[in-house]
Amino acid sequence: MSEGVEWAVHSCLNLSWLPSDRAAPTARLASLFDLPTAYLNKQLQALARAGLVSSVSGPRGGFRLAREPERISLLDVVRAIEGPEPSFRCREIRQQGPFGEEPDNHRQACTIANAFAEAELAWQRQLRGTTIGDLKAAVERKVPKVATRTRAWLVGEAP
Amino acid sequence: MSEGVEWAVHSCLNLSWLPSDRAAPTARLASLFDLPTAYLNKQLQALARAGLVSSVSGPRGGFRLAREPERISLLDVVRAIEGPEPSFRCREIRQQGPFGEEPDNHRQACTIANAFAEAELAWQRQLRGTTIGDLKAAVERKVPKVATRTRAWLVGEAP
DNA sequence: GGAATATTACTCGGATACTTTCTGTCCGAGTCTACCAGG
DNA sequence: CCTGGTAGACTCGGACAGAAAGTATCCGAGTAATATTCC
Repeated sequence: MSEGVEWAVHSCLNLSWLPSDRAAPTARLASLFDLPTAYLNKQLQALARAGLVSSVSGPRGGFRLAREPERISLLDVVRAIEGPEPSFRCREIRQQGPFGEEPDNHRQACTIANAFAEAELAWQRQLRGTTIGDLKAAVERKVPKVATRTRAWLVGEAP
Repeated sequence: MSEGVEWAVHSCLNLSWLPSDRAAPTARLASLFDLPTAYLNKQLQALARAGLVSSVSGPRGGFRLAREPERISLLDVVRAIEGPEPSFRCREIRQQGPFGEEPDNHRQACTIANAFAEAELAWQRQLRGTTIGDLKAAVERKVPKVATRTRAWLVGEAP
């Protein structure tokens, strides 16, 4: 899985601490973890295309969450960055070669593909069940200052 | 996930139909699905390094399963090809930036990494629970001729 | 003083290089088979 | 006919290119705030 996913999840989490009437520019979000600004911007664009965040141009512009943190799952973020393709894609190689034309192969679903699809579903189920809101609550429990600290940094009250 | 995984699983399945006193050369296995021989050989080498198949050189050589199909899980095959790294790797970016030095970040485990690790475990559990033996039984039920047909092709009785 | 306007600075967005991984190919080292010669 | 040796061919194994995806960067279009000018 690409590194952009990690950045995207962290950024969504940071945006969840932003006052709802403000937007945070990419540079601010990037500075929180010393990430390359332009490349993080690319990931945020992907989130915007997927409708998870909304973007606003110009001064005082930037990104904000497009809906409540409780309604953004980790699966949403992963698919926004990585695309909708499953990790295992069946190329139907069984339809090639000397026995490829046999009708059995077309009627029945590929057993191997089924097994991997099942695993993929288990993985998706887990990611769908965890939201940015869940992470927000968990992190605030572990590190209480993080909410105010991050908000202050993003709105520009800290240097 | 790389395409080699699909080839490797199919090849393990084909090898499970091979008489236990024989070995199948890469060229035979590749011809079953019109795969590039040399590249499939590369994947089989990876399986050999992982101890899933054993290789024998020279005439009448090739590959055979190193243990019973029931004791080779899909997770074994995936890890042999893709390596042991999890799909999501936490780079600990939270330890960088203005708040990176805060001791909170080091004591507590990364919440985001935890969530992805949980999903990865669900995925692994599913793959560990499915073996080449399971696939063999399922395919034989769907397409009874496949066992004798594949065996005949691999031992070279068919052209 | 207030309002309309022009300027300026800031932000996103897509187009453009560079790096790593994946895909595909080639040739050499080792080994087993089969043939051949000699007893 | 049997035994030993030799040549041959077959197979794996790792080293070597090409293609695709991921990573990183830059500059232009658009926008909102600000400063300026005029009434």
